[in-house]
Amino acid sequence: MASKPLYRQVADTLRSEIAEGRFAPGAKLPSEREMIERFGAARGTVRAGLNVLITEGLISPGQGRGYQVQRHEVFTLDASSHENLLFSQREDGDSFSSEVKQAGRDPKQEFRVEVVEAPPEVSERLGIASGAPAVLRFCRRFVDDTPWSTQATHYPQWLVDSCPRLSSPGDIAEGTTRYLADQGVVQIGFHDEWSTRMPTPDEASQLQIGPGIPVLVWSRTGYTSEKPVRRTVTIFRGDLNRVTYDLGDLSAMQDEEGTVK
Amino acid sequence: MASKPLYRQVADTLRSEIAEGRFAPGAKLPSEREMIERFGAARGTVRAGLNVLITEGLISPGQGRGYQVQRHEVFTLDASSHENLLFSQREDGDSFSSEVKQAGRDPKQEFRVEVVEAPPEVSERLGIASGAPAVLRFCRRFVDDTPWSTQATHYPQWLVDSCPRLSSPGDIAEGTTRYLADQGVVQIGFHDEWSTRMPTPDEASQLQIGPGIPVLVWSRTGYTSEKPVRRTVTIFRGDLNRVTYDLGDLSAMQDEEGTVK
DNA sequence: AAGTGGTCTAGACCACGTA
DNA sequence: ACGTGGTCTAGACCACTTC
Repeated sequence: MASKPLYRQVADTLRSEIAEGRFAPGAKLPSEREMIERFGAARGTVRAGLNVLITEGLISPGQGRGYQVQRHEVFTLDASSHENLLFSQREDGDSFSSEVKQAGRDPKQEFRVEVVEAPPEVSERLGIASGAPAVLRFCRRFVDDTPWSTQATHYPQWLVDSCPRLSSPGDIAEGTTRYLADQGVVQIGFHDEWSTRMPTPDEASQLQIGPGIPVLVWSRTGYTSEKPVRRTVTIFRGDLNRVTYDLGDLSAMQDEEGTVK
Repeated sequence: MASKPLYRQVADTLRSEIAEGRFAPGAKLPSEREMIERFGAARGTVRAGLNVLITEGLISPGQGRGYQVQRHEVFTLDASSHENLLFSQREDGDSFSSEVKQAGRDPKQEFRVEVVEAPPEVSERLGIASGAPAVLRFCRRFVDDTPWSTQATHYPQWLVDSCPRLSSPGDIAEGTTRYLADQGVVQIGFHDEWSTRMPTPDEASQLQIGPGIPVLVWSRTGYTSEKPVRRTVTIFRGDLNRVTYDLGDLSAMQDEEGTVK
């Protein structure tokens, strides 16, 4: 009989107890010392089992606090209408703030602006020389004081020359997309790329996420009718975010309550 | 001085050596016993450091084989044109096979068909009663014999009545979307949802992924002009896949070589 | 002060892959 | 057969949180 390793039995037992609701989201698990008794295993073995659940994103440890079952309150972003000037929706400031406020939550943002040499991946997308100057607007976003996402947008230098507020430190109240449009730079097309991976140590500390939580990476290139004007890379906490796109004719789509319109 | 824990120093040292290319993708790392000498640490400590890199998706261990630097050959899926009948592109069979072949790789698929009670999440999307019968077409996909994604599509019973091949076991050669269209069920709108998370143990074994690799979850609801007709949930290996959407007018977009069209 | 997880050691034996 | 990682033990001391 190929019996499972002890540490896996520990993980499997706890995982199913969590799934059954024996330990609710936010609840505390028994301490390691208690589990040592319960499973008759050494501390290292119990910790190996707990580690499996940590890397699955199911629990999070806290020194002196014990292990807690992770809670997930997912925020949904509609990427197909996000920032879309074509539909001339009324927005209160930038897209992030207005969408978060509309969900009844509290948005916060930290800004930083630098002039940098465009990294290769950016310069290629923006059609400028590698190492050419670009303005980087970086921003870290919070929802209800929880770190939510980071966003880094590169603008080519030629654009900054005609839209100088891009290089001013601090927020652009009406939103950069709106500001650019007011300057005659209207974005009418987007190319989006999505991928997922585990965070780098730097991202993990910026977003305050521990092991077991992946990030969603969103790269959007914005185009006017003539050329690309910006490259935005947004990194989301994977456990708190979901994205939607609507394609084609959705007149037959149900509303949120599941009833047909 | 808050000096970092030893196991973190091990992880950080190896991570930067990998980033510098000192260990190329696919290359073997020194053995644990060698690292014990190099770092002057106990085996458990070295293993803790290696574990960090495993959960970051950077290396993968193999009993008897040693540790290898992960290789990533990313496949890009264009979700905004995927399955889109409106543009009447010519497809050789189903969308997956044709796209993989077009990339010069070798697609394989395993099929399974069942009649099930629709789970709540599906019945809500399809506008049918919870627990109502539905046909589940499940499929596991491979690229060059590497497990790539799993896909589960639910069709409501009323649709199967008029399109009986949906419940036949095995592949539908021309692709189910095409088959449905030929039967007069033309999908003209999609609602897509994307999220990421760590795989369940079941998903991890289906996709042959170890710790440190997240999955991308894609849920697509397909609509005719009248109502929803299917709900497809696709689960991708996060390390091998990337998704793109094109929105609006992209006539100004560069081609792949970075030159303007 | 007491209890929690965090780090670390020094062993042991097993299971797998390669040669 | 040998070297690799996989599992497991039984301790020790530290750092943090809670009371």
